[in-house]
Amino acid sequence: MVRCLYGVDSVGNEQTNLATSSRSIRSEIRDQPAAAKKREVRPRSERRQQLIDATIRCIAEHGLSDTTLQQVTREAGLSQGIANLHFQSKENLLAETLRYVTAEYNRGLLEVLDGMADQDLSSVLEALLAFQLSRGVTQRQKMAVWFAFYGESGARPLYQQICSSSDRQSERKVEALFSAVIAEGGYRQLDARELATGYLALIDGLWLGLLVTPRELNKRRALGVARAFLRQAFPQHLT
Amino acid sequence: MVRCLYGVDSVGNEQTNLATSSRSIRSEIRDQPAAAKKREVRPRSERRQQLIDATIRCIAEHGLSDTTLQQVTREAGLSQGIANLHFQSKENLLAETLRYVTAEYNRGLLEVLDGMADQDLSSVLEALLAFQLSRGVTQRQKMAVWFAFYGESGARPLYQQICSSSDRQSERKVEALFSAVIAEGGYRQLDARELATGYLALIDGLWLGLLVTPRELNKRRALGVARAFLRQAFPQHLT
DNA sequence: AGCATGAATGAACAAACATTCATTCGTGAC
DNA sequence: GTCACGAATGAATGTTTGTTCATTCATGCT
Repeated sequence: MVRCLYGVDSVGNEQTNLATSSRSIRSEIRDQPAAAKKREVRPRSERRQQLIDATIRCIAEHGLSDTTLQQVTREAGLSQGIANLHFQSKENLLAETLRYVTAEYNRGLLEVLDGMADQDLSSVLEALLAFQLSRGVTQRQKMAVWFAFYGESGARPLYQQICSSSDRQSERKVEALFSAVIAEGGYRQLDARELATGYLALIDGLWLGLLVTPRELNKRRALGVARAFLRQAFPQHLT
Repeated sequence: MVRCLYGVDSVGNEQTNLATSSRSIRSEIRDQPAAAKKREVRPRSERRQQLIDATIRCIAEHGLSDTTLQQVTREAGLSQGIANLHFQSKENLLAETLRYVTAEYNRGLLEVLDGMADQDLSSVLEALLAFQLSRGVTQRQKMAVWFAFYGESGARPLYQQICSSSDRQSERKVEALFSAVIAEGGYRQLDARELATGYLALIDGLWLGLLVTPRELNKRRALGVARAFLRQAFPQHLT
């Protein structure tokens, strides 16, 4: 999958404008005529995004512990030193990648929850389910990155901090939604906070299952499980 | 638990029988007199376990990607080359560590579910909850290792395979239990398989929460959330 | 057109790494 | 007590890694 999104540089899998001596040999091997890579100047933000995207693909393919700057820069079709130029250190590039992935997710969640403030609550609940198990969120690439960092967060305070604040944010949003649903449905003996914690933990667990045991759990079944959870809690709001 | 059990070697945190020159300096720094390390011959299985335990501690402390053989062997109080002697490669040591952790968990789960075959189902459900959120299972060290490997499993077929078979095993056990509970309670419209998937995903998610956001989620609350899930499903069996 | 700026490059470097293996020495058999 | 076996050691090795920086050159301004 990694390669679906490749830009034009897909040919330039390896650096081509190097090693005066090997240049000729390499161009002979390739069927396409060498395609000497042009040096392009692009704005800082674009380069940073390009590197973050490459980092995501590398982590998904090789795992976090086997991701090297050489792989990342090659994947981005750029030169060795550029990661340090734009991110100072590998450590920082990884942290920014994690920040990007969590921010992207939270932005999506926010759009669903805030963008539907005027709709009826049943629809919002359905939209929440649909989003959290949507193609965009559950694609292997994203989940692999997500859990790679989660796994390391036990030892890295910075990762833990980034993940924590992301989690807190989404938990508050979902809790607010559940509170509204409880009020509307008159559900007794239901604690919005506890329910939100449980629901989000369930979603996390389902994502993990999709990543680790894709044979056992597919998206359709995961959606069924998550919906069953909400139906048990809010029977009037889900059919 | 692993390191509640620290052996005598806790003092020998660093190699002491090395570097002829630094020996004297080091013994001056230490309050205890150098404690020159004796070469000990121990059975293969014991050494392997010793190294696996050290690996667990290293992963928990430094993360999977920053765990080196030097750290592991030092933590074990042994010499450089011994990890390769007993495990051939680092890769293999890590895989065996993952195997050990999953096997230990599954053994515990089995003890709870099979060992209480004669008890009433309510007690078994309570025991299941108690086990999965027990001190032994939810200690940071274990969870850190668990999720470190989970995170990498997207890129490493071997890890994925080990985790998968562990998951499948526990899921079958829990599903069988839930089937019995459904039959006994006459709960209609409840699918044991779907419920088991949901319950185990919830537990996974709660573990992740305990690891990543310990400030937000503690064991007591996690237990409350998990019990609420089961109570919703099996109201007659949990009070 | 010519120039100044700084983004981009990639060869070079030192540190860190897993792995090897000649050597040491504890242990059980006789 | 002697010997032979092999577990344990740790210095050495070759590779891989992140990082640096002198150099190149695309770009916008005058």
